[in-house]
Amino acid sequence: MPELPEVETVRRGLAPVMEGHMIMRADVNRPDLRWPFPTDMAARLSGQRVERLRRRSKYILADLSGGETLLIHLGMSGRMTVSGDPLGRFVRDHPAMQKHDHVVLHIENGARITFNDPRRFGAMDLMATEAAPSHRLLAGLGPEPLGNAFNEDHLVAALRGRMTPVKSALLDQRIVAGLGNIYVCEVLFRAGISPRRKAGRIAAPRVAAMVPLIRQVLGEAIEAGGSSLRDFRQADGELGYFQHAFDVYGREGLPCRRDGCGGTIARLVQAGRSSFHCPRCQR
DNA sequence: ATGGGGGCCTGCCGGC
DNA sequence: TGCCGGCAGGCCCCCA
Repeated sequence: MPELPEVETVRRGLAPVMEGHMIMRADVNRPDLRWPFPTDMAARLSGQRVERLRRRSKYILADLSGGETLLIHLGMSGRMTVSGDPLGRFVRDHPAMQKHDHVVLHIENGARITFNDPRRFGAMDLMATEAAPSHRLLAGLGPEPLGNAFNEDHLVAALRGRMTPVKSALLDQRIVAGLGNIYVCEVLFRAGISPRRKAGRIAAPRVAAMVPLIRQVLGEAIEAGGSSLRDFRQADGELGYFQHAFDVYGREGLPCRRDGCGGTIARLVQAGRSSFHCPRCQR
């Protein structure tokens, strides 16, 4: 579910109620999500002040005052929602416990942060802050698409010689970290490149042209508060609205939006994932 | 090494 | 109304 824009949206929503504030208590309602929680997670979170809330790819990282970092991944269906903070920004009072509320953080300012994840593909872990870059889930990640290390030279080099379809290559988090199925579909549409095209067989200028388009799509999606299909909510419970701006995702059978194209959006399955595209103007 | 497919889970939606 | 198949934003792991 949540790709980079959704995770960044959640991070921005959580930051004002978490940064600089202490976690008084953590309720951990089950032993695991995708993997077992770290040993004594509730105790290791309790009494810690959140120094900084960061994002790396689709992961949220909370640096704690005691020298550990909490890693959070939302998987496909994870939500982190805030209730009852004293700033008055969040109108929702503390709701009754919902099904799949797996972890609840009680913040010293009165806010409550609830991690709800029906499918339990999400994850949480704790590590020494200085060891975070080498954590097994973070170590292999490619550059941040909105950062300086992600540029034309990098993408051209990363795709060179690759026989995998460009769709799969852009989903490969080692090449660029944070894109998921929706935004890859949207990027390829804007680039006019077929999702089937072999990554290493695209001329370098066309590969280079994807770099600003990737930044553009992600930037617009963050501005819109992410995309809400079924599960995603911002930290304050509000919906994102970038889904209304999709050119191809979920638009099978509908007309292509490119001026003068006249094509019809089609869906194909690659590596088990839907690739929405316009067969007419994506080559 | 690289690419493809299965599997992990629950929920929802459409068709019959 | 009810059941069933298909599908879902991620990503690890195994196999060829």
